[in-house]
Amino acid sequence: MGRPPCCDKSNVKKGLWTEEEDAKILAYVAIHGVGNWSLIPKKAGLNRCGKSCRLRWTNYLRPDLKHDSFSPQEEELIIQCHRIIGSRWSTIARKLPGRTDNDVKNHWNTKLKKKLMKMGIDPVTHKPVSQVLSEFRNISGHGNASFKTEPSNNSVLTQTNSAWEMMRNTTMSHETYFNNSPMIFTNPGSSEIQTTPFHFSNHSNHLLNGTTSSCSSSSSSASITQPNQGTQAPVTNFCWDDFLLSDPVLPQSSQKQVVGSSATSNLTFAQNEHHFNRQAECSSQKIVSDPSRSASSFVDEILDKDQEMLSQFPQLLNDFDY
DNA sequence: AAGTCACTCAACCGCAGGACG
DNA sequence: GCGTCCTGCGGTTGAGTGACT
Repeated sequence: MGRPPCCDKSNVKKGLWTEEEDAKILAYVAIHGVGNWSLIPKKAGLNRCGKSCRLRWTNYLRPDLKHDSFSPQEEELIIQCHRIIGSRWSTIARKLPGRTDNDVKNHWNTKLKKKLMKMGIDPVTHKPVSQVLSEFRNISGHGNASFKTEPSNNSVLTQTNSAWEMMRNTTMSHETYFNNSPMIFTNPGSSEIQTTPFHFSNHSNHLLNGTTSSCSSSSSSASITQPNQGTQAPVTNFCWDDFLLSDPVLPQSSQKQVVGSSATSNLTFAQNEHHFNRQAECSSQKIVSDPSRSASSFVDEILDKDQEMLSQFPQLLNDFDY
């Protein structure tokens, strides 16, 4: 006994929508409003599945939708949100006026994921790929240098999925946390979107390590519940800096710099991308040009590169010109 | 010019959950 | 409590298109 199909699929049209079909939906909704999509195709004179009509409306025809490309601010916000709640696209889309879950999902899959990977950041965990590999080795008991993995980003992602999912399932309700967070602000009468600052910090590190952010030096008041403290997480005045403060990935000196510099806290995704690209270029040149390197393994190369980046991070932060 | 490849994005699919009788 | 219907969601697919050879 399965669920009966929502409509007779053999008799409904599929594929791209025509202008006439769009016009029919628009005309119907303008008069009757939305509701009971299973009846709308018949009433609007469309040979389409109700589900398809709803999708067309919500993803394309809705008058409040934006059809232009994503702004850097929107991209930053998507990355921030994804780091906290993962692929809950509808929740993320609600933070972006005029964007649908489908838009956000597509943009993530086609652009943002690649950008992060290009910068050496695992788009699943939002950690440096080298750290993900290192943690995986610890988790899987392959703590020695003889551990080998395929030199592919996909393999890294696959290997870290289980840890990531476990982490998400055993910690606070990210969505509750997320939905209480004032992350996006739109100026009245302006289409300009403001977002909270973006950092390459790792919220997930708190969760993986089971440590709580100790933000006594910070004026913000976000509270993160430890996994062993239950799942209640009343959160107010969310601030991304709180994640950065105790980020074990960053050198402490870098973190202090960030705390002490409001300018640094305005680091944007685009700026980060630029610097990560520069770092990657410099690192790769060094690796290639250094004949003393034995290139023992792909993993070692990445770990070395990451160490290089970390050691240079304070300088990196100072490089930003605001 | 033609063929191939990579990318984008609209649309589809199946599942889950809520509402309701 | 159970079954049905509807809606929402996330993953996936494939047509269209541009870049490249």
